[in-house]
Amino acid sequence: MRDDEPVIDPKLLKPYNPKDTEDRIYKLWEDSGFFNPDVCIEKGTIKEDAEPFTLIMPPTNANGSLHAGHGLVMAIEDLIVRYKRMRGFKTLWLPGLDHAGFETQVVYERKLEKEGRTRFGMDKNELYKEILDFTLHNSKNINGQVRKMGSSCDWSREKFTLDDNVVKTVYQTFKKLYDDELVYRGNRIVSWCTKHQTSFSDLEIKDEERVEPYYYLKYGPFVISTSRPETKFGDKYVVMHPSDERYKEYKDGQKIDLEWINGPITATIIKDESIDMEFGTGVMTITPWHDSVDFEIAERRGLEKEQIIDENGKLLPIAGEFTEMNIKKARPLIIEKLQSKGLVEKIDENYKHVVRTCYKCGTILEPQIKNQWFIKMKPLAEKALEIIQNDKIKYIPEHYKKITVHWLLNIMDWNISRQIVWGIPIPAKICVKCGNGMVDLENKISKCEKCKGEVKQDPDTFDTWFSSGQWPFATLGYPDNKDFKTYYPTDVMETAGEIIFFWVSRMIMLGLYVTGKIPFKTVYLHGLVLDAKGQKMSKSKGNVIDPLILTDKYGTDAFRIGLIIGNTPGTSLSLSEDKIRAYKNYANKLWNITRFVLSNIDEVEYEEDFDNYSKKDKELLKEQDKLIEEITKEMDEYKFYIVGEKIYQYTWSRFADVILEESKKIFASTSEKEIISRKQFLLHTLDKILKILHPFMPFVTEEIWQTMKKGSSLLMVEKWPASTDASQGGPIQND
RNA sequence: GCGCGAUUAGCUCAGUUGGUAGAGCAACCCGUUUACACCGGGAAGGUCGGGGGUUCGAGUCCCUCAUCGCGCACCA
Repeated sequence: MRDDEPVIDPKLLKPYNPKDTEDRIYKLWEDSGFFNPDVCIEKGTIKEDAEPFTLIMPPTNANGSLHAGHGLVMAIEDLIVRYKRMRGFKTLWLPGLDHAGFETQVVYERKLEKEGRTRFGMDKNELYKEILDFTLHNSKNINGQVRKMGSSCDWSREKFTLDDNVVKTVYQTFKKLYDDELVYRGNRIVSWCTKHQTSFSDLEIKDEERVEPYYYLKYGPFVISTSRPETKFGDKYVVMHPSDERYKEYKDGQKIDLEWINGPITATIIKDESIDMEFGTGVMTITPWHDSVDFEIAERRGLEKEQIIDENGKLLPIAGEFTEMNIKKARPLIIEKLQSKGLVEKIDENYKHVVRTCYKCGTILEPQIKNQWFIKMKPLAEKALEIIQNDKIKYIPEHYKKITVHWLLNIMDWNISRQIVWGIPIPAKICVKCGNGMVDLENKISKCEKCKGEVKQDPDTFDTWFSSGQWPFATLGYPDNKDFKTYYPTDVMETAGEIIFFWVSRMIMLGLYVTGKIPFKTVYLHGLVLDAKGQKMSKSKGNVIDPLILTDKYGTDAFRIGLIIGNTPGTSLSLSEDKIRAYKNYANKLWNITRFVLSNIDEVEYEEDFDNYSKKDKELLKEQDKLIEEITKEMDEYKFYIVGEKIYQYTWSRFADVILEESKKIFASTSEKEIISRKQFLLHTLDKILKILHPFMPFVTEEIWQTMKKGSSLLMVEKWPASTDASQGGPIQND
């Protein structure tokens, strides 16, 4: 070895090995404390008066392990956060866990089922404790996997939806809604899952198209049609349009006697304008307890409502001989009986219609009248609409704005009561006598405020989205916490487009309602991660890609940038192993570029002297500055897929294939000026590439940085490159 | 029924305000020249879903149709 031969770290002589690197680098970051903006200020990497940048992580459901969708969240959000941190913002990325009420309970019930147990009949407290243990155990696992992805979130601020202070905020919001008469307890039609024994909001429903027989039945002088004869036992109102000429001989309120399923009944004629004369015979009977349209008519007209089907999907005594029978079993038998009585006009065997099913188990949801808590959404939605229509919140991609507006304009009241154990208990008392509900945060109410009757604790829990809908301000300690004052409103809400209504829109409404401010300025929505064939991943199809297998095989960096490049917001992404492999090669390419640059340079630290650059290198620098300028602009516009491609192109096709090759010739020449200039340029460029690439591929870039700088600084808190002739290093120059 | 997307090279997708079609992967040919074979060089590959319109000029704007995907509302 000659004296002037540079000493290359022997590590660089072998291909880049993520396995030897990632855990060590993550520990280096975590130990540095720089994930916490307070530490950044303390150690001087960020100015105290720097502009804050806040991103609240969608709280991970603590009921399983990391899937490809989480991988995408981490890749995108960590990219955003690392970029902002390097731009000099006081950057907070707050991680969290969601107890995920019903979702988790379903997962846990499956586990119980496998063990031959069931939640029904279990002691409530016992069940709660078991699910809590399960959740806490999973959360450790999940957090380990979030770390594996390289996430630079502030663990010291981690929140759980069941933390005392979060629950306190949720309770106060509930009370405020109650005091403002925006939450009410009332008997309303809800969608009831007979398997899970709980009601849902209008969102937890999956519509399924089915072909089923459709029955035309003789109801006295009328013919009515139905796909659900088993609900018809109690039908004693027959409704038609007041101006329907066919039925003008009948008067509103008129009683008629007729033979029905279980014998003679007296029916009442109702004339109502909500009836569509064009549909069928223009006559229908109503079942207010099990149909929302019928319920609405009955409410409006003050008609009686009678329950026909119980909570288990079995017929009640009104069904006579069919009592206790499961509706599925009862239907053909009822039709048989009707046929024998000559009451079936005809049957259409190929009737196509949509049934509402439980989005988890596919069980047909039974509309039932239930006394539950509902939030009046119209007033909340109106405020949100005003904000959204005035573009106070930026949607990426834009068309989600339209989708949100459309939903808000047609919003329904939100049922927030769930009949499950796993969740935040509703702090309310229910009157045993009159059913009145009273919010009671201090547990002081002992008699009904309306009828002085006895009260009991509401046994229900909140819809999990009611608590997560308050996540941005609940996590930051609304209203008095310093973090709330510094970091709210947050900057970006990055999450799956799928939960635009469930979560994003409700956060906007509740955020505006509680804090009076928008909860975030930008909504960035990503699509689904599909398999290589473009199929949705599902356990039953067996095409689920485990992100940890891919990171293990190709490295986290390769996985991350593979999720970014070729992925535009809002559209789904096909994930193929070929693609990830290609970026593994890219990480190695960068590694070898470093080896070439360092092995040709005698001094690792050069004073940058652009004036003495050769003419050629000045041109190259100009080209590079232009690229940096473009890239920075695109980063600010959240066009990461473009930046990823550009930096990939530049490093590989431009820097490696052309500039490095050309450098070999220059280094063999005799012009000292050109040699020095080129060496400076190579080092300058490597520095810029590492910085730009860091948010995309944090591990390999940091590892190279550590090798070059011999551990004297951390790339994650270096400044984002500005072009050499323009200052654009961020909102605040921190030097 | 209403709404929102998508349709560009074999595959996955870019294509900013209309100005000669791009990338990655795969496939093909050549090449072991000490940064890298987890590589290099080269060539090939598209009437931008169909039709119509606006324009000097359309992948891009307008209309229409088709196919696929996704929401919302559903009707007794």
